[in-house]
Amino acid sequence: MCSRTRSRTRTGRPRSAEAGTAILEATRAVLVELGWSKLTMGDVATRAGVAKTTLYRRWANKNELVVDAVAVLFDELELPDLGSLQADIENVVLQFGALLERPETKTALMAVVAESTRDEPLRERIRASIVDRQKRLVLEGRQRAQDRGELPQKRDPETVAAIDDLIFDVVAGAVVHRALVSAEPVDEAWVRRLTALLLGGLTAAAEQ
Amino acid sequence: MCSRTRSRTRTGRPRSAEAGTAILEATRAVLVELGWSKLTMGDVATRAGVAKTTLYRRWANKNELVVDAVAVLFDELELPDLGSLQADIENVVLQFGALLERPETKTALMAVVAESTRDEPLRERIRASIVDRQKRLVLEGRQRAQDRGELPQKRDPETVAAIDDLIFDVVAGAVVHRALVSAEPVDEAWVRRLTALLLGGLTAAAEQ
DNA sequence: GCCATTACGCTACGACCCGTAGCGAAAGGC
DNA sequence: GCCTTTCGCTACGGGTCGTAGCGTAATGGC
Repeated sequence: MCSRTRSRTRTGRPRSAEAGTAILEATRAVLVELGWSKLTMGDVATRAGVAKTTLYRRWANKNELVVDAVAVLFDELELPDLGSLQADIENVVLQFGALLERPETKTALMAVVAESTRDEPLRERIRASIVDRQKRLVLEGRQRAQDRGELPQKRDPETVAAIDDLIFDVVAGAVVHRALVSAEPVDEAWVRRLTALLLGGLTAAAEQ
Repeated sequence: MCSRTRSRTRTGRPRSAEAGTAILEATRAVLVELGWSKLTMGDVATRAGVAKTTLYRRWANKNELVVDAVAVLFDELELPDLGSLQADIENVVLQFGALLERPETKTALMAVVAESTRDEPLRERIRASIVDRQKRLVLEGRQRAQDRGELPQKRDPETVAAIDDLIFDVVAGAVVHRALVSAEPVDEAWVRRLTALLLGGLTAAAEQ
């Protein structure tokens, strides 16, 4: 229980920040070169210029290391206000598609999600460092659209949350499925169709 | 090139069909008990009551074995004509959700898809034995709805194909994302919302 | 019935990776 | 200067992989 949850007892030699970034960078490099299944801890350590034991002092296993290595890439996702819900959606979906077409995310994301079905701490780590960041974009985009008057002001907070959940699963799921299962490009033509479908469904549901 | 593509030269001792089914059954059992990452070829062989070498005579690696073991579960998916597009969609999505909530598919499906990003033969195997069967349901459902007059008869075959692709990615992706990433149940309430969104989007796009 | 052919079970093996232990040295706080 | 923690390094037992080699079993062709 001597955890560093609150930066307890900062005594002793501090961890090298350079080593940490070098490890994460090396992890992404190995993911690109060898993919998820052939990535080994020893290989990452060698490329990062650190000892293998250093990896195990910071990450319990390969899964958590890879989650952290990939998570920072999701910080790139932004949601600039482009003036309309349609433009906002198309923009962020294109970003997400480009992210998923990078080899390191392509090979790693599904693998760690698959592992997380039998590893609750890993699921929580993924949720906190990847999923929630994406979901926040959905909430922001919906709020903006409501403020613009593009979407009706729903009263029932439960319904609003359920719709937010649905939109998130539909958008993120569709992009992931397109990129990884169908293995087709997430290009402008496809994004436009997806957005049209989504907007049509949202406005139709609103009139109902 | 002495392949068995066309049941060439049927000489020698034939492969035991019982062994094949026992292996696939044992594979699913191990998936349920231990999950994807802890599944080992030796373990599967022991539980199937066959020698490990027999596994390697039939499957090149763990990935292809697991794909075949899980693929048969997708044969259960059916698309009975329930009279309306809405009912058809809700029914098949519920089936798909139930399938994805089974522990063997939950832990295996994403894992093999992740592997397939760096293994073209594996991707082809997944496409042929899993993805195409799902996609056929989309095509059938859309055709039925057109015949009923619920959807307009589009002229442009390219547009039709593009919409079919989109629907497939949206539906399958949303369900997978809901079940595996969000880790929330694919229950009737959620399915109804998804279907409403989809139908709204399709009809709105048709009027446009 | 005999032979060629193929699949089977079994054992053994080298190669690889995992995750940990133990060491002396280095780098901070007090 | 002492204490604490991290560092790099080496070594190790345990496990899995995928293959080779063997003798045996089961089928079709003749």
